Amino acid sequence: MTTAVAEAVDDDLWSAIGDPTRRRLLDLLLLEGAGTATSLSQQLPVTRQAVAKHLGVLDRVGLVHGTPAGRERRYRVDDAQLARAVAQLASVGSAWDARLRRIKRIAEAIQVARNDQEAT
Amino acid sequence: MTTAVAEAVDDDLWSAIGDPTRRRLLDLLLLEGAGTATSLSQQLPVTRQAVAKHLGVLDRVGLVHGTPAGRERRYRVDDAQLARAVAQLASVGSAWDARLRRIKRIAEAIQVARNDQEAT
DNA sequence: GGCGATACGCAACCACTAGTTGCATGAAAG
DNA sequence: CTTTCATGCAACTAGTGGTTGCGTATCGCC
Repeated sequence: MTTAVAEAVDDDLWSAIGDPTRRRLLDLLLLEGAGTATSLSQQLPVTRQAVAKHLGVLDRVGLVHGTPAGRERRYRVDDAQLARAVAQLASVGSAWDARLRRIKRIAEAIQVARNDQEAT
Repeated sequence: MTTAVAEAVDDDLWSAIGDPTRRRLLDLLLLEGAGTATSLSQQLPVTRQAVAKHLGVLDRVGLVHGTPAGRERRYRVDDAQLARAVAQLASVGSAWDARLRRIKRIAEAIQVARNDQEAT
C-alpha cells in the first residue's frame, strides 16, 4: 500500500515549467514554431539576457532544442518532452484530487456514523 | 479568437504549490489531518524553522489554516482552496495538452499536403 | 575588402527566497 | 518554582530571476 501521493516527479522538469516566464516562453515557441532569444524577448517584459537564461534551462532539461543558424540561435519546442511535462502536471493534480475526494468521503462517513449514534 | 493559452493562473497559489517541500507538506497534512511545525519537520529533511516559514506562506495564500492550541500551533488543510489550486494545475496542463494536439494535427495536415503534391 | 548593424555570450551586480543556526519567550508538566 | 518543549524572531548563506555593461562574431551593404 502506498502511504504517500505518488509524486514521482522529475524535479528538474517540474521546476522548469514552474516559472511563469518559462511557461510564456514555451507558449510563444509553440505558437510560432521557433524563435530566438532576441525575437522572444521582444514579446516579453524581460530582457534578451533573461530570456537567454531561461532558454538555457529549458534546453538543459530537454524541453527545447537550440541550433545555431548563422549569427542567431534558433530554438524550438521538443513536443515529446513537453508532453511528458504536461503528463507530470496532470499526474500530481489528479493524485491530489483523488486524495481530496477520499478525505471528503471519509469525512462524510464519520458524519453518518455520528448521526447514527445520536439516533440511538 | 484567443491567441495565447489561457494561463489565468493565480500566481501566488501556483508558486505556493510550486515548491516541492510545500507539496510534501500539504501531502503530510492531508494524510494526517493536522500537524505542527515541529511534528511535520520530523518527517521532512528540513528544520522546524524552514517548515514554519512554508506553513506561513501556505497560510498566507489560504491553503492551510493555523490555530493556536496551547503552546503549539496546529495547522490543517483548507480543502476548498487546495481544490482550487489543483483545478488551476489541471487547467494549465490541459491548455498545453490541447495546443500540443492541435500542433500535431497541423503537422500531419502539412505532411498529407506534401504527399499529395508529390503524387501529382 | 571594409564597416555599421545586429545577435550572441559572459560577467558583475541586485532582490528575493529556501535553508540554516542561535536565541528569547511562553505555556505545560514535574 | 523549575524544567521542558514548541514557538517566534533575527542574522547569515546559497541559489535564482532579473538587470546592465561589454566583448565578439556574423550578416548586409557600399
